[in-house]
Amino acid sequence: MLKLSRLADYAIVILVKLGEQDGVVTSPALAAITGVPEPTVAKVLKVLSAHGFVLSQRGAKGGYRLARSLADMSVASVIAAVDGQIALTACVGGRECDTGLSCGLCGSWDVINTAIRSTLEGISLESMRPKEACSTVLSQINKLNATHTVREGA
Amino acid sequence: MLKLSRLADYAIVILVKLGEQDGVVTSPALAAITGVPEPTVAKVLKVLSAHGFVLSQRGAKGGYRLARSLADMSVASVIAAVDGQIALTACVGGRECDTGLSCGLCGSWDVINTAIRSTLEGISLESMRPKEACSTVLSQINKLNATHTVREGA
DNA sequence: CCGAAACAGGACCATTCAGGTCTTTAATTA
DNA sequence: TAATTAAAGACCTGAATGGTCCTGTTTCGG
Repeated sequence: MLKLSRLADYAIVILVKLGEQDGVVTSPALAAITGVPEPTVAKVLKVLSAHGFVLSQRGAKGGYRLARSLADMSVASVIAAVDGQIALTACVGGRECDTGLSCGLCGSWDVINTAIRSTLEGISLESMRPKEACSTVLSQINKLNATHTVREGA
Repeated sequence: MLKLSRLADYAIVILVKLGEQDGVVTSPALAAITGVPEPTVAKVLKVLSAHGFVLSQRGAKGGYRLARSLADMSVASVIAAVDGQIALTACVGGRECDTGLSCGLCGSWDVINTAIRSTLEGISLESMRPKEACSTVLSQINKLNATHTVREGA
C-alpha cells in the first residue's frame, strides 16, 4: 500500500518534537515525549546523527539537538536518510527489472519516482508541525488520558 | 524505502502488456509475455478482474482482456486496487497514530498522502508504454540474452 | 580520581507480511 | 461429455522490518 516504514515515520515525529524543545534532549526524554520505545528512539537518533540532522553531545548532561532549522529539512531527505533512496520500483535508471527482460517498461518508472521524490522534497518538516486547532484537540485528548494522574490547567 | 509492492508492479506491467494484445489472452500466455510466474499472474489478474480493470471469460478459449483503454487507467487506481489505499502512514484522516497520543502531527500526513496520490493519479498506464528508443535498447538486450538460443534479425 | 550518565556502534532475535504455490470448484465450448 | 480455463481460497516460505540488548567510549559531577 505504498507505505512509509515506521522508522521513517518515527524519525519525522522525533525531529519535529526535538525542534520544539530547547537545549539538548536525551533519548529517554524524547521517548517520553513521543511515546516511542526508548531503544527505538535511540536507534533512530543515531541514524539521524550520522546523517547530520541532529547534533549529539556525549557524556553526562549530553543529548541531542537539531543541527539546523526544521524549515531546512525536507520530508524526502529524512526518509532517504532512514530508509534509503526513494524509489517505487527496483528498475530505476533505465535498468531492467529482475523479472527477466520482458518488462519493457524501462525508464517509465523513473517518471513516477521523480514525481514522488520532488513532491516529498517540497514538504519541509516545519510544515509538519501541528496546527493550532489541531493542538487544541490533542491537548483535550491528552487531558482525557491523564485524568487519573495529573490535571494540568483544567 | 517507500517502495511499491511487487504485486502492484506486476499488475501495471501485465495491464500494459495486455493492452498490446488483441482478443482474449490466457494467464499462461501473459506469464510467457511478461516473464512473471504463471500462478502469480493468475493471482494478479483475479484482483484486477474483481476491480474492473480486466474482463474475464471462463471456459475453453477463455482468457482476459482490458475492460477499458490504458489511457483511462491511472497508476494510482491500479496500486489502490492491488495494495489498498495509498497512504504513507497509519495516521490518516486526522486520527492519531498507534504510538499513543504523543505524535501531535495529526493531519499533517494528509498533506503528504494527498500530494502523492494526486501525483500518481495524473499518470496513466498509457504513458507507461515503452517508448520507441527504449524498445530498441530492449531488443538489443534481448538479443544478447538469446545468443545461444535464437538469433533473430542479426 | 572515581562513578554515573549518556551516546556510539554493533549484534541479535522475533514477528510480520508479502510473494508464491497448490487444490478444488465452476463455467464454457467443442 | 470431455477438455480447457478462470475463480476462489487455503497454505507455506522466506525476507525484511522493527525492536531489544550489550559492550564500549566520552563527559560531567562529586
